[in-house]
Amino acid sequence: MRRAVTIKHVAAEAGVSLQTVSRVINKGPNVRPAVIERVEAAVAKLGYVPSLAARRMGGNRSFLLMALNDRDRTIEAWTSGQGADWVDQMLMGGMLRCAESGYHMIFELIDTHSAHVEREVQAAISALRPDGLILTPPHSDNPQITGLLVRLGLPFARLCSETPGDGFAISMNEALAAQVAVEHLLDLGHRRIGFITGSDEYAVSAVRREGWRRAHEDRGLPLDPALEGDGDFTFESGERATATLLALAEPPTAILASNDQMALAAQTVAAARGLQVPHDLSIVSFDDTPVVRFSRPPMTAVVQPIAEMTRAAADLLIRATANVDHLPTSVVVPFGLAVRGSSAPPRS
Amino acid sequence: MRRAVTIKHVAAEAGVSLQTVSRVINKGPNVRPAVIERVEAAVAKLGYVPSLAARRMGGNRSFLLMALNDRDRTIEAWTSGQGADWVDQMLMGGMLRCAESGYHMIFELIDTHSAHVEREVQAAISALRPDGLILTPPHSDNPQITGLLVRLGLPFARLCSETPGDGFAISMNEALAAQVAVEHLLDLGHRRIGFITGSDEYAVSAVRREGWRRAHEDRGLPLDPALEGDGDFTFESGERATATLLALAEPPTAILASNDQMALAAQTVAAARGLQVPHDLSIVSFDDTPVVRFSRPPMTAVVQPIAEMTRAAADLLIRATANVDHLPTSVVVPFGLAVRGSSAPPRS
DNA sequence: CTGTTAGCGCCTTCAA
DNA sequence: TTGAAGGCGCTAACAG
Repeated sequence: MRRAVTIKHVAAEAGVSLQTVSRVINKGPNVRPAVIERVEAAVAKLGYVPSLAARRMGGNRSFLLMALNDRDRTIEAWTSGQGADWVDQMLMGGMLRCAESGYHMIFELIDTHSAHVEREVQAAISALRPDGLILTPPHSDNPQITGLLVRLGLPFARLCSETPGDGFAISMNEALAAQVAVEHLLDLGHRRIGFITGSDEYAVSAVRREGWRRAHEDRGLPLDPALEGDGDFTFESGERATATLLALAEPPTAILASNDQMALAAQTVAAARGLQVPHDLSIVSFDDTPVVRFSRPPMTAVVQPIAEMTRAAADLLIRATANVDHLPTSVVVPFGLAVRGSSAPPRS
Repeated sequence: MRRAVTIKHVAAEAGVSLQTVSRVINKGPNVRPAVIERVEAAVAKLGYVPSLAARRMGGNRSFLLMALNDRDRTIEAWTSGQGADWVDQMLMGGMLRCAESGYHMIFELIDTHSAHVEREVQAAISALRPDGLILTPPHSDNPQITGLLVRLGLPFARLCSETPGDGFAISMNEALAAQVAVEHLLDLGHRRIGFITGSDEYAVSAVRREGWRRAHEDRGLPLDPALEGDGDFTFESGERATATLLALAEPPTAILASNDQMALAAQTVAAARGLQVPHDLSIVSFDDTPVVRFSRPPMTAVVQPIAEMTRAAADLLIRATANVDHLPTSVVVPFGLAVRGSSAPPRS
């Protein structure tokens, strides 16, 4: 195997010292333009690329960002092949931003429920020494993890977390998104709008419900508590909640579900009862994973900007590592509402 | 930031030398069981995890496997949100296998068409110094890349490549898969089975067509060359090919498409012409990305075992790095045929 | 502005 | 069976 080209070769080629090359590579100050040019020419000629491993040894940066996902949920999503694309979207936002600054992103799966969360995270960090971490739900609000990172002094971003606290909180305005979704239905003429909640384990669940409530309040419309259905993000819970809602004496004419799977469940239950979507029952979902684009009819959905959030997270972490000051402690990324065929005015 | 625990701390804790700890970590020979035990206790107590960066500096292993994907195609898949899950499946197979041996997997996007492929790959390697590479199509058969890796002496695996050559070739039996898909249609009673090819840029395209041909040959059935439609893996090409096939004087009663997108296109075109799937036209697709499970009717599809292939690739690379001998130069992973609602006997 | 020195944490080689 | 010395490629701290 051909020996790799190192900073030494570049130094020799350019006729300068090791350190000068290092300065040029890291855009350090105090190098004459003429020397910079000579070094850069040598770098290009030799095709030199610094070794990340060595950089992390000498200095204190690894140029690595680590994303922590929930083990069970991620594997479940992969195995079931239900078309969720969280990881893809994260990679798209995060990897591309990392590449812009010579960083790399690496994924790790961590078991939230394990008694050893802390040890697991610590092990991953010890092995790779990332410059920053990106936490996804439910890790984002796990004090065991955030506490550890604070103790280690490692910068981190919490995706989809609106709670203030340590690290950067990156989120969309979940409450407003729910509100906008409900307003969309109200504008269509619906007055009884059911809501299927998410699992209590996730902070967003309560926030989304709050948006549903506020949409009614803002317009001075009454809200029947019976229209709140109990879900936990699974398809089955969506089926149960929908069945309960449709069994009401005065059933809803529209349902907002806290995620796509439960919205699909609502669609299935509606179909089973001979209800036509959207005319007998409008459905709006949350997240907009690819699968809802292929349902019949395609689903109106709140678009969760995962790629943008991850990009923002990577951006902040990279800048934090470069000691940029005055960074915001939280970022709110705009959400979208994709209006498709599952929402329409109610039958009059 | 609390200083990280290093091999030195462990050595001190266990009352042995640095080197002995290193031997225990790496399961080296010549250490007394009693000492091993003492060291292991110290490791556990201190929560020591070796730094990958340091390991790669001193020794020669980085415990990193690098997967190279085509930049444009991957970003296109992520952006379009069409529900393909190549990357997820690769991560599932690769990451989990890596984790079993303390390895990590990292993704890189490489532009195949760029004049600088070689430089791009070389840069990624120089930065991360992976112990092995996993190439995905179309990189798998790119001599610029494989040639470079051979020169560098880096082990690599070529996913979905059946061509013998350098590196490990990991594939499913593409020809047999196509043949089995066609036989499924023949068994249903179809006699005019159209085929939509993939892009010539991918070696599998020709191989899949060969399976279609062989299925007929094996049963002594004639094959009308007009039944071969020209595709390039895009939805649009699938539409064109289907339109051409259906315009034949004697149109096919079934179509096998070389990937899911083209199969969906066939379904769309059929619907637009008032043809009912599967009764007027049966459709079978290749790959089985999640989206085809949600089409109406759900698509019968050849299941491409991406996770298994990536797992096999990671497994071979890890073993190769550990100098295990007698490794196979190629691995054929079993494929599947998911029979769903898009295939049925033709109208008699 | 530029060069020199001293590690970073680990593994390889050699000596005990 | 164990330990000590040297170096991997780079950067921080200090000299010049």
